[in-house]
Amino acid sequence: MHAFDVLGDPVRRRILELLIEGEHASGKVTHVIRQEFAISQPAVSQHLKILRESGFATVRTDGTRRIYAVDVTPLKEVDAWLEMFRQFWEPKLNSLAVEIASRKEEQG
Amino acid sequence: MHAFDVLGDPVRRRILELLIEGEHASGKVTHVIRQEFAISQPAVSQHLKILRESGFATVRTDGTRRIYAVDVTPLKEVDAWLEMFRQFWEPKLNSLAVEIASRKEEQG
DNA sequence: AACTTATATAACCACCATATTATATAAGTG
DNA sequence: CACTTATATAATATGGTGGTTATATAAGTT
Repeated sequence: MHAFDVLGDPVRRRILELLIEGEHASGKVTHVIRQEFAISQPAVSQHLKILRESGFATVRTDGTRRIYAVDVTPLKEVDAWLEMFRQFWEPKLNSLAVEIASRKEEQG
Repeated sequence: MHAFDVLGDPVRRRILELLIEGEHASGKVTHVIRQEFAISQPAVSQHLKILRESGFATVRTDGTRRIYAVDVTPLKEVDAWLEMFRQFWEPKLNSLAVEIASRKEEQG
């Protein structure tokens, strides 16, 4: 499933928003989503599965809990696609500013 | 239709890519898309309609032609949503670099 | 006016994404 | 071990997206 298709679903976008706050157990995510979207537990679980399988989220087990965390790798892809269009609204930094920025980066 | 749903379709993404090169008549777009995706003229026309109605493209009439151009407004929305996550991979410019960049901007 | 070209719309259909209910699994608890 | 809790999977139903063919519209051309 293409990254954009994954992001096409509002439930999945919301889950990702929850996960940027930090990792959360499936149950926690399910609780919030069920309140906001009124869907069943399996529905949320299926969305989590899609996020896992498409690389947007990682899981680790903690006892009976499954702890989810965001993985931004596919979001970077999306960002890269947008890059093509960004020229239309983003003022570009000039070379001096870029130079300074990169030196500061090197310094840590 | 939400911006992310619009971008969920590969044909529509490709159309947008064509339109960043500059405006194109419907026929031109249709020709390219039909080659790459093997779908009918009405199918392409329907995608163009979705792009119009969701604000991704604008049209003007030139005789019998409909000339399409990209409108990045909804893409900015998408970009804004991504902003939340960008912190995870993008090194931030420090304040000095930002200051210099903005002064250069003012200068033109 | 008849015909062609460019494009959109209408009507319809098929498939797939996402929901549901029911159930499985796996880890804690008394 | 029986029971509960946390979560995932299976099986199935359904609505909507995106395709098709047929047709309308509107502008050029002869």
